[in-house]
Amino acid sequence: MSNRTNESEDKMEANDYMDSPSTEEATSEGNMTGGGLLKKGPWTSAEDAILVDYVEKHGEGNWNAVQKHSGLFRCGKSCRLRWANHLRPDLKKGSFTPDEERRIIELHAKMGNKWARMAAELPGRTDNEIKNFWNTRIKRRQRAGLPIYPPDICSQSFDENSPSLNMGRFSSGETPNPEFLPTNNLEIPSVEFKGLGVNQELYPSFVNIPAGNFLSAGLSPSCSNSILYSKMHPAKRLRESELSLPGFGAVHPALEQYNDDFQTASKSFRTSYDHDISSSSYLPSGSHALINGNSSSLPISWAMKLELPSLQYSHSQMGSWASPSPLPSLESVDTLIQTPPSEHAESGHHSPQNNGLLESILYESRALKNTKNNSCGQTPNTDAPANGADSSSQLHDASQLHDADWDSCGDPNSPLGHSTASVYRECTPVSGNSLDEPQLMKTLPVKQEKPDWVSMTNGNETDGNSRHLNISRPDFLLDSNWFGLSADYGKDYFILRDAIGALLAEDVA
DNA sequence: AATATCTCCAACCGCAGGATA
DNA sequence: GTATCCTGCGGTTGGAGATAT
Repeated sequence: MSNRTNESEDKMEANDYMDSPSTEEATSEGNMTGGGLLKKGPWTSAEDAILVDYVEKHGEGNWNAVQKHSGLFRCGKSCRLRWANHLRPDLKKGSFTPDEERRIIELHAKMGNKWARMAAELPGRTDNEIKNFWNTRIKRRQRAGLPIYPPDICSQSFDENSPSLNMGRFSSGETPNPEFLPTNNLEIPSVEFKGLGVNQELYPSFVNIPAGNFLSAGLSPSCSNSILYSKMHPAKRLRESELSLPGFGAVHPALEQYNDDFQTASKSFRTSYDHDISSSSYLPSGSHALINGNSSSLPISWAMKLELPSLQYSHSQMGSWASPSPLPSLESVDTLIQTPPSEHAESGHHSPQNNGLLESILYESRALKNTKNNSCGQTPNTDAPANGADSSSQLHDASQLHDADWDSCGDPNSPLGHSTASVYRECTPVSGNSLDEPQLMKTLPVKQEKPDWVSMTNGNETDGNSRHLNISRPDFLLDSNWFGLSADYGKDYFILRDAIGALLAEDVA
């Protein structure tokens, strides 16, 4: 397809063994599998010719038979891929036209990472092409600090879907629609935590904390670059995206548990996220980023994959999981959040390494505190950056304040002492249904979701536990030294702070 | 010119779902 | 009902070329 391919094939041509595939040749190349039966790696033109010939004679499909009948030493999968991506006669060659590019963006805004479906909408283009284009584009825009979707695409997608589908409206300069959540039209400049320093220097675990919660707070997908989700199994994540999209309901309870007070908020982060990631049944299938049922696989040091919400989350959907979106959407942003390697596993401490949320911070700050105090030399994160200690000290008090909470809930050293259910029960005023119960998905939205967003929107929720986030006061983040200002990441902090300030202003207005 | 880094993309991998035995 | 095979999908990787230092 590309020149590169041809070049590659030309190179391969010299070693082409297709007419007389010798085991010696194959194994020497190291690209044979199954004991030298199947070839891997770049296709040669001879192989292409064989495959084309085979398909012309036998038609597409039955790819596993290709090897048997054509003499190709390729697995059926490889044949299908080669045919679909390079040999199909109806394939367009060359780079995408501007129209195609725009179409891809539009489609992605609607569909998320549904490359095959997008390819179906773009004759002559393959899912692989589109995927590569998109990934490249994402990276480019991330670097440039640009929103992933242009404003017009956002609004178009928005309009196409539903008046209430507002999550995609992150365009700049757009007049906020008062119908929407006051937080949904906010554009936040792309902030890469990679450069922010928070995750690397202030606190490794930070990156995981506000991720879903920021999203759930209605920050636009354009701030996706700064919003970090846990990495779930890609296949499951995407497959689940095809299911209903109740929105960010899973994290709403988290927000509801916030208070202006950072310390309370920190606890809420902990408890809610514990629940979110550990209770896969609870997670709405649409909250791709959080539905990694395999939350236990979450390391504390991540190369995190960022999942964006679709443009289709509606206010109503957020308020009620009973309203799945017909067009699930998400996108993956290859935001790699490089964090210092965690030594939790080696530390011997119990650590909340699996949730990576604020509890991790608090736990680790506690550990750091203890390290300082006891000089035992064993810390949960022994190779944390120097200023990590400083930053953790910012959280120090919070962790102290919640020692009792942790102690009362199980393992005094680790928030993992909480079971999902216990955490949830402890921190949410939900009665009756256990999160461990399978029917949670059905029952929880009724009991949980409405108050979450309603309360956040109205900002007048006065739960007895005072753990609700008043979304009208997103400034709680600003006042909490959340980002641990330093010269290194001050700029990004202010960007984000301004954005949150704008959010607040909108809400107030 | 040499080296390092980045970009692009073809191909691979694992998984899930459907079909069939 | 279960096992197996086939196919398709989406994420990831590795290498070649391009660009920067």
